[in-house]
Formats: sequence, C-alpha cells, structure tokens
Amino acid sequence: MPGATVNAIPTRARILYASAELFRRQGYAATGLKQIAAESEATLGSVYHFFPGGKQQLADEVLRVGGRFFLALYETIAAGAVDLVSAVRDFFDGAGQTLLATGFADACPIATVAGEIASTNEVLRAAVADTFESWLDALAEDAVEAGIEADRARALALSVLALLEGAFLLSRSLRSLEPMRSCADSAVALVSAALADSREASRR
Amino acid sequence: MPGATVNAIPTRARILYASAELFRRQGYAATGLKQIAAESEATLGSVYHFFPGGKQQLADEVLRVGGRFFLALYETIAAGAVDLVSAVRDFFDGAGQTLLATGFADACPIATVAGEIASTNEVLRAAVADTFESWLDALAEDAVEAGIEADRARALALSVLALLEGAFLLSRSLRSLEPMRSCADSAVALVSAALADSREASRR
DNA sequence: GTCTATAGAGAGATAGAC
DNA sequence: GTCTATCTCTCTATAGAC
Repeated sequence: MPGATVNAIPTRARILYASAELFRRQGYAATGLKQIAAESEATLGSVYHFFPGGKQQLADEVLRVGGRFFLALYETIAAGAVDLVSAVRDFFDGAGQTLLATGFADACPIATVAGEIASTNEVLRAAVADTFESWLDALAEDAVEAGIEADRARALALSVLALLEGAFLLSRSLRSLEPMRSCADSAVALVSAALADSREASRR
Repeated sequence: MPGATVNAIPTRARILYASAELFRRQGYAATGLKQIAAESEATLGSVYHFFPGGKQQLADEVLRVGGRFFLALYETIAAGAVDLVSAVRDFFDGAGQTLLATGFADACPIATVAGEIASTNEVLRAAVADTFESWLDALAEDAVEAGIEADRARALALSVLALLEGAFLLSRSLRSLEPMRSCADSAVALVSAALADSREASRR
C-alpha cells in the first residue's frame, strides 16, 4: 500500500472517542456536534455520514461502547486480583488515580449523561439501563463465584456500584479524593461482611 | 388591602421553584430560560429583572436554596427518628417514595446539575460543593452525637451520601426502587457497624 | 467519504414602552 | 415590576459539490 498512512485512526472511531470524552465531562445537552467535529478533526458532514440518526444515535453508541470498555476494565482488574475484596479495592483505587490524572474530569463514562436524560429521553435511558445492568451482572457473578448467595450478590453489586457513582460525583464536585477513598473503604467493608456471612451460613 | 390577592406566590419565588424542578430533572444546559419563564408563568423580562446575572445566577441560587431545603428535610426526619439508624432508614424510604410518586423524576435537587458543570463552570461547582459540605456536616454531626469518633463520622457521612446519590442515579436510570432499597440496607449496615465499633471502643 | 454552505429553530441576553 | 420585540449567536440537521 504505497503512500497509505498505516494505523491512522479511522474517522468514525475518532468521532466516537471525542464524543465519549465530551459527553462524560460536559453532558449531552452542553456538547454540540460542531464541537465534536472539531475535537475529532472531522467535519460535520462526516459526523452525519457515520451517524445519520444524528446526536441521539451518536450518544446511544457512545453510551454502549463506553459501557463495554468500562466493563472490560473491571474484568481485567478483577482477573488480576487475588479475591473479590482486592478486585473492588483495586478498581476504586484506579478510579481515584484517573480522577487525579485528569483534574477530576474523567469519572464514570455514562453517569453525567445518565442523570440528564433519565427523565427526558427514553432511547438514551434504555442504553444507560442496559449498560448499568451489564456491570451489575458482572459484579454479582463474581460475588456468587466467591460464595455469596444470588440475591445477596445482586444487592451487594447495587450498593458497590452506587458507592462508586456517588464517589465519582462527590469527588468531582469537591475536587478531592476523600470521598473516593471513604467509599472504597465502605465498599470493601460491605463485600467483606457479605463474604463473612456466606462463610458462616455454609458452616451450618 | 381591598382587591389584593392574599397569599399569591411572588414572581421571584415562582421562578426559583420552576427552575429548581426543571434543573433537577433535565439539567442545566437542557433547560432554557424561556421554558423557565413559561413554567413559572412569568415573562423573560421578569426573569432578568430578578436575576440580572442571567442563567448562571439563577442556577447558583437554585442550587443553594434547594440544598438548604433538602438539608431541612433531613433535619426534620432526623428529629423525628429515635436514633441515627432510623433517621437514615427513614430518609432513604422518603427518597424512594418521592421517586415513585414523581415517576422517577425528582431525586437529588442538585445532582444532575452537579455532574454537568463539575468540570466546566467553577461558580456553579462551588455552589454544589458548599451544598454537599453542608449536608456532610449535618450527617457527621449527628454521627458524632451518637458516639462515633469525628474522623469516622466524616467518612461515614461521605459513604452514606454517596450511597444515596448512587441510588438516585441507578433508580432513575433503571426505573426501579430496587437500587434505593439495597442502598438503604447498606447505609443502615454501615451506620450500625460504626455505632458497634464506637461502643466497643468506649468499653475498653 | 469529505467538505462547505445554509436552512430553520431556539438559545441567552438586552432595550424600552407601559 | 411586567411585558414585547429584537439582537446576535449557536444549535441540529440537510443539500449538494467534489
């Protein structure tokens, strides 16, 4: 392929990446398609070429792709951890490091948009709900594998994810890692308590 | 005062109230001043008459006033509860009831805006941070009065508030009270554990 | 696939009559 | 204090040349 620029990032991917960054930082309504085009070094025409459904289609895809990426990040960290407690601890630690490295800008890939559109855009709310459920399934599955009963595992997953989302919002708002650190401790405590209960139950 | 309409709600208050409702449901960027004027049955001129600083000044005031109202709600509930565990339980229950009664629209009065502007509007971020801190102070103060040591009380307050904020986001997104219920249980568990630890420490 | 130009609607903000 | 008219800007979306 003479003259071809090898490994150049395709336009569609650049648009998705830039959109993901802008949506998570500024939200859906505050981010314009022109800003996305500029940030991704594409033209408005290209944005509509790849996403004929306009802003909503673009956001739908950003939420789902970003959600899968975040899930993969959790699974990678969990695979490298010795147990569920370490996995949760490591994930919260990584979230805190990312917050610090980005000036408290990059937190959850979907939370900012989720809050905005939950009551006003059913298409995007469904994308958010599907994504949250996929995370909850992964967390609960790991909890079940660690010996926690299924209902308890689901409740635990909900609380751990809520702690993470709440910590993201508080740490971004207060510009401090203190909320993330306290919530990491609490998430670890909840997981530990659930594990202790399951061990006690199996002893009977 | 012949002919005076007694107890008519003043225009300024109507604007604040309508803004609070729209901002918390749709966010800052998605809510227009014309929509606020229409919803509050005022004119655009009146909005700028009372809030010459425009949209940002209006939002700043909405965040602070809404935050004080939410704090007062907590304090009322806490005053009527027999202990800290009941206070937390009752507050989460009330939050769930409001979510259900409003079709999962009315959650935290500041969270939606907080997520949007944390990285882009320093004035509003400061209003959000001040408000969160006032809630954390109230919660931690009650924890200290219940016998929990100050540092632990602060960490507990951060986790309980994060659980509440995370539960709001998840319940709105999934359109289910399940996250709110699980997070209520976890918040109660965290408070109970802190109280048990403080009793054990004072016994030594 | 990429790019420019532009339509049409709506935004925030202002001026000035009443 | 209230209201209308309007300025200017930006938004989403589309059309069509290349």
